[in-house]
Amino acid sequence: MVTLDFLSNDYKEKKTTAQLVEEKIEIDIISGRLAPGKRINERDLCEKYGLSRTPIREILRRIEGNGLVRSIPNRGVFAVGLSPQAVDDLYYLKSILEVQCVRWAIERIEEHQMEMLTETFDFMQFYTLSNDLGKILRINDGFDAIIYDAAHNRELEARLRRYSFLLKYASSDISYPLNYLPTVLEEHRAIYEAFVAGDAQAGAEAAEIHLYKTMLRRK
Amino acid sequence: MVTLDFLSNDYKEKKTTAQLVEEKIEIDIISGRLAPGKRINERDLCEKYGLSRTPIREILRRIEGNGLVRSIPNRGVFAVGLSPQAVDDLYYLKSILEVQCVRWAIERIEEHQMEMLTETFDFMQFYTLSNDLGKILRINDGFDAIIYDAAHNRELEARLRRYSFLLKYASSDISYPLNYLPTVLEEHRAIYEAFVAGDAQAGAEAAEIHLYKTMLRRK
DNA sequence: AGTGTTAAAATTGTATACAATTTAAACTGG
DNA sequence: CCAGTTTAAATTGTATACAATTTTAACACT
Repeated sequence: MVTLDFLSNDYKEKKTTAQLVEEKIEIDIISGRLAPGKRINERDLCEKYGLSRTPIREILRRIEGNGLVRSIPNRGVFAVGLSPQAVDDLYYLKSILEVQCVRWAIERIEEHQMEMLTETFDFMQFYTLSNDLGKILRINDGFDAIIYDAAHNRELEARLRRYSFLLKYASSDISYPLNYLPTVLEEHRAIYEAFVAGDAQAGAEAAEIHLYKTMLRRK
Repeated sequence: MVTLDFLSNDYKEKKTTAQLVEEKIEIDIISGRLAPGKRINERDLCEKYGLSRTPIREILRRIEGNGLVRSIPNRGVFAVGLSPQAVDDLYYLKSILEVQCVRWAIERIEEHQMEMLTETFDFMQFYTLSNDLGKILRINDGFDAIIYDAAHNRELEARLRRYSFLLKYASSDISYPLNYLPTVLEEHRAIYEAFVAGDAQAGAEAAEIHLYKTMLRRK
């Protein structure tokens, strides 16, 4: 038995207030509440979050490093935002990376990671019947997280996490409506069985199919 | 005739002092002069670059967003740096992305971009005979830049640019010693001809071969 | 009324001051 | 001499003040 802490209902990463504000601003940008191309006023953010300009500016710099705002010297920072085209770009890029990720993960997965994957897939099967959507989404994320980790490429993992975050708030529609759950489970099963068989090529193909079908459901 | 401004000898992007300092600090981290895991003292950086803590901290936040430092609240920022493993990770990831990039670029390249590519490849042939290494490296970068652009995926382009930058300063050895130049030219020719033929699959394979051979030369 | 110029207001960039926290040093008792 | 505690120094986090620049508004002139 391994620990799968992401399964617990009150699982939350601990964050500082600065990180919290950062995430809020990012989500405002991604979701379009801060319109793309619009100048972001520092004073407004200060008032909104009860901080002075210094920490707000530092947060904006970090967001700039993450690419969601662009700063022009002496003129301010501007929301970059995600156009429909940019969202598609992200989606296709993430797909490419995930296929490669599965390939590498099957080649490199460690024993304890394989145990976690098995256990997670068992949970997935069980909860698919339960219709507890929140839990299922969390399990699916956990399934992905294990695969991201098992690929043993920290940068790849970082990108996939980032793109998951961006797409989560960029696309308004739910990825997995309840009636699709059994289908999604079967797609995951194909991936999981490739892990069991140690067949990287089969895994990559199964991942490609899963992502393609997810894209169709997304539209 | 199209403008290929990256060919000129004094081609430099205009940067503010803050961006310049940022790049210097990043290069210090990548090249290992700021040891991975070591705490970075703000005051030292202030003295070194003649700035007060406020702009230095903003620069560090942007670098944090870019992933080269990690910040722990109340304890400081720590250089993340690139271990040999991390460099390999980046290299493999970049290769995957470049292959995909070539594939998309061949499918989506626009007429004026194709003109630029042709012109750049002609220059490449010409200067390979000249042994002007500086110019050749710039032309090769330009060749890549056109392909990055032609793929029409801004995030993909951003990642490839970033990884090129990181690997440029992370690997101590020169990628293209003079005696390899004719070989490299032929590898580029295969890619270029796939563009001419509009054969995405052939382009992807040619890119894969090129990257594989580059890797061998790198070791 | 429209255009170009000048002055005022607003906004960003930087430096400094102080509070909060951590790290290093000094000290005490065994 | 060493472990644990207390105190001092150093470092980070935040707020504020002022300089530099840009944006907006007012104004004069044709």
